[in-house]
Amino acid sequence: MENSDMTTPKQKILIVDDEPDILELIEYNLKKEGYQVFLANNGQEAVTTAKKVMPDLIILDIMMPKMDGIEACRLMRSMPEFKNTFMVFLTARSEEYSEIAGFNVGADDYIAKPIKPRALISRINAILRRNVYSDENYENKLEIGDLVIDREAFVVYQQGKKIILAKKEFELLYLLASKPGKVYTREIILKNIWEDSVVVTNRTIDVHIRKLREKLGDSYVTTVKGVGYKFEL
Amino acid sequence: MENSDMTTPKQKILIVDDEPDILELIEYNLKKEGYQVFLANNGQEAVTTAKKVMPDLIILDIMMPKMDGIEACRLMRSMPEFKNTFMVFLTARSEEYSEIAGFNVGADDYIAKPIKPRALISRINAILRRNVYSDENYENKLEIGDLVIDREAFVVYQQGKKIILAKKEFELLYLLASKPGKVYTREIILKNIWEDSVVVTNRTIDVHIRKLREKLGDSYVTTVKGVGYKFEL
DNA sequence: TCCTATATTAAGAATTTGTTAAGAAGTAAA
DNA sequence: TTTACTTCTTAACAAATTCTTAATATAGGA
Repeated sequence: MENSDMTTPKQKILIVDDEPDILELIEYNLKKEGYQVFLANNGQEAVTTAKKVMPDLIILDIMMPKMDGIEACRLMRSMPEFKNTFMVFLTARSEEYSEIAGFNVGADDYIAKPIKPRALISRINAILRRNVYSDENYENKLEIGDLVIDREAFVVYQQGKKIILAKKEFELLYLLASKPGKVYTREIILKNIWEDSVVVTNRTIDVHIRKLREKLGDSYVTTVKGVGYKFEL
Repeated sequence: MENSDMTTPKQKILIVDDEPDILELIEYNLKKEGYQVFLANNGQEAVTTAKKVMPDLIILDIMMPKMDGIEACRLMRSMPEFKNTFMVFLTARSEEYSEIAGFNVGADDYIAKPIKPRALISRINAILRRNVYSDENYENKLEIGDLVIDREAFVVYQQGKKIILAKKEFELLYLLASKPGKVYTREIILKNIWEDSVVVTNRTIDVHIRKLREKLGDSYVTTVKGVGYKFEL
């Protein structure tokens, strides 16, 4: 059995399906295998839960109410924090996979229904094993200059020293640092970091930038007056 | 469907219409599709917003107060930074499209009203997919002579040395350099770089030109007396 | 040459951002 | 639930930069 010795932390798997029976079936088998399992009933829940637990792999049913698997996958793929998260689809017909592939949503594999536990497990193991090293090495980490920005741990290291940032500060840094040199306008920053419905003053961004600078020093975030901010070493 | 693999960030779409219902309808559907959506109520707002957010695609209603879609499209097409931006019209009658085409404003497609979400989305996806590579690979950099003008970073390098320009200076340089040799009248320059509502003296442009020359040397911007300025090596 | 367009300069308007502090909102623990 | 604590947002003011204007000098074309 993999994934259960002391040196490797349990890998996290999020299962997303609207049918409780299927959830239970998969959950049972993956837990037996030593994985840490999380559940969601639809695409919306999936996104919410995924953000919280940062799973290593997400198993998504294609057809679901509220937000289907394809939409959810696409949405998460657009978020930098899920860049390295594996996403696997459950499909009723195997042909469907070509459609998914055609959609180019960033799916990594598919599992055909009806689900055969043995096949399911070996498939999952294979996918996650494949990734063990690369995952260890640069999972959700951004390394820039003397910073290591770890999205998973929500923590930043500066010359190896851990720096604790508040959520907004972290997201701001992560956004800017994900494309060093690029100027982000306040408008774009708002779109990325704040919920759509929330309206905040432009000054709010400044204040978060200031706090970032307070914690990290002034040498990372540059102001481009009249335009926005950028990350620059 | 694009806009979701890990290398591509969310693509940005600007919707321009004076009818809130239509804005909302399109916004909802495109957001569901994973696009990042921005809104404007008329052509003027469209231009302002487009400059800020640099959308990948702009959906323009033809009939609008203040500045209609055709004017807005033509204006933006004249601006180098929108060279690769897709522009799509909303038309009430499909025949209208031939008119648009006749106007030769540089529209890439049209979408007929009333809007059918499914058709809308597949059309948009198709247009943007077409562009995925060119857009991704397209460096937002202008290299001319010993200058590198990086619009994304809002920075200019002269023989590898970074030169910091103020916003107006940068935009002026970028405009002129985007079509070396072409003479830009003051009127055109104003249209491109200043907000529509702002009125400034012609002298103001001179001053910005002067500052540009001060920072870069006199060997780039040439005066064409009685006409305007051009970029020339 | 003269007339007009542009160059140059410097001053102050206007805009944008930085900074601070206070209170609101959100969270976690008791 | 209440309490204690952190984070977020706002507002007000300061500081810095950028933009614009106006005044004057200079240059180029009829």
